[in-house]
Parts: sequence; structure tokens; C-alpha cells
Amino acid sequence: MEYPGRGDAARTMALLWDGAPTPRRGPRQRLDLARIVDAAIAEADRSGPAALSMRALAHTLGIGPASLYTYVPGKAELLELMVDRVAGGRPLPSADAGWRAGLRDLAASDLAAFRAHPWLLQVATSRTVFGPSVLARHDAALALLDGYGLAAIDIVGCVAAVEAYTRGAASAVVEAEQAPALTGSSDDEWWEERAPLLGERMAGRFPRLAALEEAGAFAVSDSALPYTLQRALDRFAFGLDLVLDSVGARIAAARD
Amino acid sequence: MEYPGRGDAARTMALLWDGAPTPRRGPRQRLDLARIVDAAIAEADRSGPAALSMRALAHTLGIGPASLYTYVPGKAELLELMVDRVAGGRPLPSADAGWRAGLRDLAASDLAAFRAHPWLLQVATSRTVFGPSVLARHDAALALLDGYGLAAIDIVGCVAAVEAYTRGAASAVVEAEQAPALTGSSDDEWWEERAPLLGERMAGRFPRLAALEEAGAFAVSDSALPYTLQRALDRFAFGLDLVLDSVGARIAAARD
DNA sequence: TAAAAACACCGTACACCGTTCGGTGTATTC
DNA sequence: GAATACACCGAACGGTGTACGGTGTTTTTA
Repeated sequence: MEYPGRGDAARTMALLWDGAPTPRRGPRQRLDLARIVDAAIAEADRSGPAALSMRALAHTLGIGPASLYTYVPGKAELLELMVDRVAGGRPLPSADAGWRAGLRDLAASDLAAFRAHPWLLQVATSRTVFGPSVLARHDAALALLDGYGLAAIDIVGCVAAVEAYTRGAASAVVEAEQAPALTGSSDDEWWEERAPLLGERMAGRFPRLAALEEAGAFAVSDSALPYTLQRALDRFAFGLDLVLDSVGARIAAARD
Repeated sequence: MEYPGRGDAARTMALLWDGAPTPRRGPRQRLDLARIVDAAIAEADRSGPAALSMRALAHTLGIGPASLYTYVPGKAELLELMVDRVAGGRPLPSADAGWRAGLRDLAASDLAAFRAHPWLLQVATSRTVFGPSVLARHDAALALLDGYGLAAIDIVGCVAAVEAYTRGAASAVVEAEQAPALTGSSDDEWWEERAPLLGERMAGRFPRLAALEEAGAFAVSDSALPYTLQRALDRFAFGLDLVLDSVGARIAAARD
């Protein structure tokens, strides 16, 4: 099929919004797009987005590497499809229980997605994916602050702030969670290799870190893990409350 | 993005904290570590962290690819050195003008770093770099909230929230700024290729997006750029104020 | 002063990667 | 039955990070 615009952009858009075109002649495709994208997601979950290889993916799907390009223009486009598919795979945040519960729901859902698919954090940095599911989520997020008297630009600002915070804080959580998997060694090993060297050199240099460490709010030189998952999750919730409190203040101010 | 290779942790730590060791025998090295790291930073600034190639870097430095490994255990370690060097290259945030100015300073400085070195956003996702400059920045950031009566754990929470927000919001800014460079085409071209297809399919589907677009707070289907830099910067400031307002509220609460 | 050791440097090669091309066989349409 | 459009694939291209073995240079040792 020939696509107007001739670039891969048009074809990617078509794939995102309309799915794979159904040709009229020739043998049927043995696979369908959804299955390919799902397999790619599973593979990226396992080994990261850079480690996701078209060859390995083709192999797991039981086809040759070249055949993948019958379904998808390239790896970048496949990643876009993956992003949109993940966005479509979870329920939209609901405004029924009020704005605060709604925004919290949004953040929690995004955090869960980032934890389940850590590669999202690295893929989505480069450019927004204009897929139907991604846009639907945006739309639903904006709807959460509808009807509280906020100016349009403030609605966008508040939602963007929640999403920005979520992304940043989620990467801290994922770091705490994924770190051991990346090196292949256990987290203990990774840390124990560095702890002695670090403790030596940090001695007396960073008073604040040392003080907070003693207060138990921070850990950098003991034999425990540097960032435990629980600590990261607590921090996530703490910071989210900060943002939501201020959103509440704006809403209250708009009421008057 | 994920990077292969894992040199021994000890050597990386030594490079981060002590610099290159000075051997006693044999010919002198023709280059020094700082120059290599700087060249790598310059190259990554130009073409992204994935496009940073050891071969190209070696060529720029006037040595063979294999010789690079005399200085640095591998690409992953080089990236760690780059992160720490960038952290060391800017002034620490100052607490002199009060906590709010200090945190704002911190966020602004981080944003500037992310804009100047977009690859930081992709590199730093995988794991904290335990280098001297990175830790010094952490220490200075925590010092900003010293002496306001906050509990240690709340200090850490507030600073972490600001940093998390900054990272997430910075990636939106960088996206707005870098998008055209990534595709190679101008931003106009990129957008004009997609706009007609997008407008068609979005029609009537996303009421909130459409409404906010009419209010001028959002733009997705006109012929202008989807995310202008100025809009992203405004949103950054708006969201940062949200976070800082809540930090102020916690400080006020702690005073009583 | 001569030998030995330690080291920088590099040519080459390996195992991957994403992607393209030409060719082959198959299912649909004429 | 012929033409056609298509799915699929083997092989190859140009790239990547990195390991290895060898060569030549400098410093230390005897």
C-alpha cells in the first residue's frame, strides 16, 4: 500500500490508528501486529529497550529477521507502537471520586506502568507518541480537573506537573527496583563491591549526607542496600502529596 | 538506554574519585582523562548518548579505538565519568538567599544541565552515579533545607520531590527543544507530515484536548508546533511553584 | 651501561546490531 | 491457466563495543 506523504511518519500513523492494512492478494500474513508488539513488550520487559533486538524478536516469533520489516517499518516505529499499546492496556483514571483521588489514581497507574515496563522511561524521553491510547489518557487526565473553576492553562499546568513528577519519581523507584537486574549481580554484591571504597572517600566530606544517614533517612555507607524499594515508594507518596496539596490550594483559590 | 560491559567496580570508583593512576614505567600517556571525558561530553551533546561511539571518539582524539580502553574500562564507565564531570562543572546551589531561592536555584541549574546535555536524562535513569561531584551536589541540596525545623526524613522527601519533578519536567522541555534535531528534519516538517493524519482521526474523539486547544492552552492539530519551547518552560515554572509552595507549607507547619 | 620490566598503543578480529536487497514460492485475481 | 501482488527469507552491508597479541618506547634495575 502506498502512503501519502511517503515518509515512515504516515505509515506509523496508520499503524497506530488503523492497525495493519489487509492486502487483497498474496498469502496471508502468519502473524498479526498485536502479537508482534506484545512479544516485543515482553522482551523489552525482560532485558531493556536497547537489548531488544529485532533479530531476537523475529526468532521468538518464528520468522526470519527480514520478515519483521514486513509488519513494521523499523525499530523506532515498533517502540512507538509498544508505548501506545501499553497506554491502552490499563484503565483510564476516573474522575468519579473527586480530583484528588483521580490524580492519585493517574500517578499510581503511571507508576505501575513504569515499574512493569521500565523501558518506557527511556523510550518516552525522546518524543511524545501521538497514538490513540496515549492521547486518550491525556484527555482523561485533563478531565480530572474539569469543573473546579480552574483556568484552562492551569488545568494543563497541574496535570503536567503531576505527570512530570510521576515520571521523575518513578525513575527513582525503578532504579531501586531494577538496579540488581541490570548488572546481573545481586544488589548486595553490587553494593558490597563499592561500599568500602565509598565509605573511605566520603569520610567527613559530606556532612549533610552523614547526618541524615544517622537519622535513618538516608543510607549510603552501611552494608544495607543504598536505595531500598520501600524507601523509594515512601518518597514517591510523599512528593506526590506535595504536588496534590498545591493543586488543592489552586482549586481553593479559584473557588473564591 | 542500556549499556554493555561492566568493568570492575573498584577501578571505576578509583577513576571517579582519584583520577587516572600515574604509572612509573613505560611511555607517558598522550592524553589525560579529563580531555577524553570532555571530548565524549561534547560528542554526546552533539549526537546523543547512543550515537556516541568509542571508535568515533578515539578518532577525534587522534588515537586508535583500542587505545581508548587504556584510559577507561568501557563505555558504561565513561558515561559515569561524564555524569560526574557535568555535575562538577556547575556551581552548587546556595542556601544564602533562603530555602525557596535555593531550591529554585537547584532546579534551574539542573534544568540548564539537562538542556545543555540531553543525554543526561537517558543515562541517569539506570543508576545513580556515586561520584564525588554528584554526591557533593546531593549534600548541598540537602543543606538548603537545614535549620527550618523539618524532620530529617522530610528534608530528604522535599529535596527528592524537587529533583524528581525537575527531572520529569526537564524531559518535557528537552523534548520540545531537541525534537527537530533527532529526526534530522525541521520541526515544521515533522509536524506537517503528521498533522493532517492526526486531525482527521482525532476529530470528536477527545473533547478535553479539543476544548483546551481552543482555549489556547494546548495545541495539537493546528499548523503551529505541538510543543513550543516557551510553553514547556512556562509549565516547568508553574509546576515548580506547586512543589515549592507545598514545601513552604511543611516548613510553616514545622514551625508551630 | 646493558638488560629487564612495565607500559602505551594499535591492527585485527569477533560477535553482535538494524536494515536492505534480490530472489522464491504462494495465494488471489483476471 | 496466467498474471499479479504479496509474504517470507538468506545473505550481506556498514556499523557497534570490546578482547587479544604484538610492537615499540620509556623507566627502573643490576
